[in-house]
Amino acid sequence: MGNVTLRTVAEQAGVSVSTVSNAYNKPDQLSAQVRDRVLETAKRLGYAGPNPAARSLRSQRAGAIGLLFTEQLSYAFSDPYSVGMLAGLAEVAEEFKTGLLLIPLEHYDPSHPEDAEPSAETMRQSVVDAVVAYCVDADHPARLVAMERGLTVASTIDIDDDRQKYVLIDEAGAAASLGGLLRDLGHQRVGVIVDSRMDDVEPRTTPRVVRPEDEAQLFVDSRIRLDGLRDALGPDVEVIPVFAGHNSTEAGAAAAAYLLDHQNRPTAIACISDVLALGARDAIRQCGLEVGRDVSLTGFDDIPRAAEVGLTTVRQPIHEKGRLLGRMVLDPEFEPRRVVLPTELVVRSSTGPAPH
Amino acid sequence: MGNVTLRTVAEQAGVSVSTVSNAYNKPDQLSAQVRDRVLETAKRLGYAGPNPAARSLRSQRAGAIGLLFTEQLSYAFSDPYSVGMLAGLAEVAEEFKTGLLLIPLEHYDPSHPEDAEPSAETMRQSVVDAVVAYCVDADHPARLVAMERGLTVASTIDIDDDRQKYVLIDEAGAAASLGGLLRDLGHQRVGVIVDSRMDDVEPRTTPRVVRPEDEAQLFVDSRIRLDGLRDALGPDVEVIPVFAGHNSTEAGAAAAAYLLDHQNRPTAIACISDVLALGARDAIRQCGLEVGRDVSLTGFDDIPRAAEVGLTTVRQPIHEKGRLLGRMVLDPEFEPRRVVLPTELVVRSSTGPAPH
DNA sequence: TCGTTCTACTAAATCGTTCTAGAAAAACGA
DNA sequence: TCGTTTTTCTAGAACGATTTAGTAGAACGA
Repeated sequence: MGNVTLRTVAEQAGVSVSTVSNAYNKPDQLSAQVRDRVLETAKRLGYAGPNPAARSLRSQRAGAIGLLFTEQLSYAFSDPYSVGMLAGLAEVAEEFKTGLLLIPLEHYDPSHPEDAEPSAETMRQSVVDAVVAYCVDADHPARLVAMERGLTVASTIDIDDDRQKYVLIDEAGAAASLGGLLRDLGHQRVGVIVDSRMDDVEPRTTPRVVRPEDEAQLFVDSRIRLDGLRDALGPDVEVIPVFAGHNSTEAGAAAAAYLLDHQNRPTAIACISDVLALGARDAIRQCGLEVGRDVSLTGFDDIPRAAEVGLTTVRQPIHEKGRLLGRMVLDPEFEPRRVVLPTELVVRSSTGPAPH
Repeated sequence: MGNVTLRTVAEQAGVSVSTVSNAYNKPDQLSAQVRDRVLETAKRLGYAGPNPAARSLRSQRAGAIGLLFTEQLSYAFSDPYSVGMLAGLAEVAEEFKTGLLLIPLEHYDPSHPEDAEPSAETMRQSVVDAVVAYCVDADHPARLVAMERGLTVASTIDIDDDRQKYVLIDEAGAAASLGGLLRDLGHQRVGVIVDSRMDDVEPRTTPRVVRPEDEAQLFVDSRIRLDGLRDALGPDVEVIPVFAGHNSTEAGAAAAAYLLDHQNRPTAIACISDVLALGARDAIRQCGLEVGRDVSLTGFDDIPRAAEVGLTTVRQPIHEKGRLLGRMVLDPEFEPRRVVLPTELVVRSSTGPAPH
């Protein structure tokens, strides 16, 4: 039981191993008569079809694509934005009858390169044909292993490497439109809330100002967006970046409270994601301040809830992003190696002129 | 390139194949000296580590668990409730350094058993050690294939089969508490909104009353909840079950609008999920009616948004459900084969006494 | 009738590992 | 010194499929 193989079936059915294999994979290569006999024998023996590992080995294809996700896998599901991307990706996977393997990553700190092995371990083990690297740092060991294995890698951040493919959003344009909006509204002091790695400062929910030497601790897309905001706001505007523990409303609220407690309170708070901004919104109201009048607030992504609470944000075609990533690694007809998706500034009630 | 194997490395390093294998898997079986030499040679040749398919074949373990999901994979991400389960499951997978493979299923209609093959195909192909069957029908071919393959199967619905494991919620108790509440409030006509399969009536968003012969078209958990509600409401209460196209706010709204348009409007609407209820809430308000006074409304699951809008519902420990499912298939120390999780009735403002 | 093509099937090589059993060398105990 | 144990490495057999190249016989055309 459980030890039934092609050979067992072949012997019992009185045919060769190849014939049994063909019965499953190339039905037109044998007579209907023999095929029926084979399948019937298989059923009788409780044979569950060709062993997928053996098949993968021999045919050199896995029937699955891998998804490399920022450090903590369960966080993938905590942000509606990531979930939207996943849904798009899953849609394409489904269309191609391909599995979608979520690959958990160990945290990797570039300042300790000797830890590369454990961080890449799961990527080594994964039976996949291609990989989507979602918000994974350029030098993460898992990414490097995927490349070494010769897998197609599609990335959501721009790495200057011809061997990879890219689906990007116009981060610069997005940051510029947000920054421009705040600048034009006359804000002179802008707090920026960014999420940080899990194993950051202890306790993790304690916010604190991001020092220049901390920048390596930022998630790669947070870094890009922060830089973009700084550029757009220009040198005359004071930017106060603050770490939130991670990408959640709770952490966003704590970080905003910290900023509002500042001796010289910022007149606007820009958050690196809508989820953080929703938390910040709660904190601002808790302080008895009015969002959009006393303090302006912006998010990023345009998740459904943003519209409901009137949050100014930047819309990304997230579902489309997931679909394109999937198509890029699965559809041989899909040629572009690099797609940049447009973003759209959505101004709502959470932003207004800077108070004096 | 790409054709570097253990043997290539062994030859170049002047050791046996087994030794190279040990260098990766059993570092204590060889001298540090030789190990370093081997790994260095591997690096030089661009060897990305043992081929996972071959490893899986030989060692008979995949390093991944499969998730069988109701028909449409991308729907897994559209309901915060499913997402919560996924997060819990992913958490455990991560802990065990195991991948999580989302397996897309073809739709299977029990009345056409000859279609079993295609519906089970992806399950045949998947390289996994165990399977979590989330809301998958008892007789779905993919589930049967998983069993045939001798995989551990953990299920979220109760099937009378000793070979499987179960994490259930107390559906009967949950339905009874909701039904009891509505009955005690004096409601005599209750609409029930249930989600239906993708390939149901065309166009899919058109709601319609569920006829007895349609019941096979219902998702398995919808059926259980509907039956539970009927039981709890008792024979004197008229129950009008209505199909929504699928589990989304839009479909919920359409189904509610259909019910309210009914010649003899129900005084209460019970939805099979919070997502549907949120849509129904919109529709009720659109009709100029007040939720909780003119029409009572209940959901199921207690997603975060339910608290925000005052929706009466039943809370399930969904995150815990995911975690238990994971533990059940991954942790050898975990013995229970059957866990029933408690539910809790959460009464909020969306329910009130039946109007006369 | 003979050569050719087509159909239905098979033998054996191969995919790239891990694992078992065992050998050679080194270390050890008395 | 000699037998025993330990350490370090290796040969070769699985693991369970797919694929290539080929064979026997039927069908075909002239």
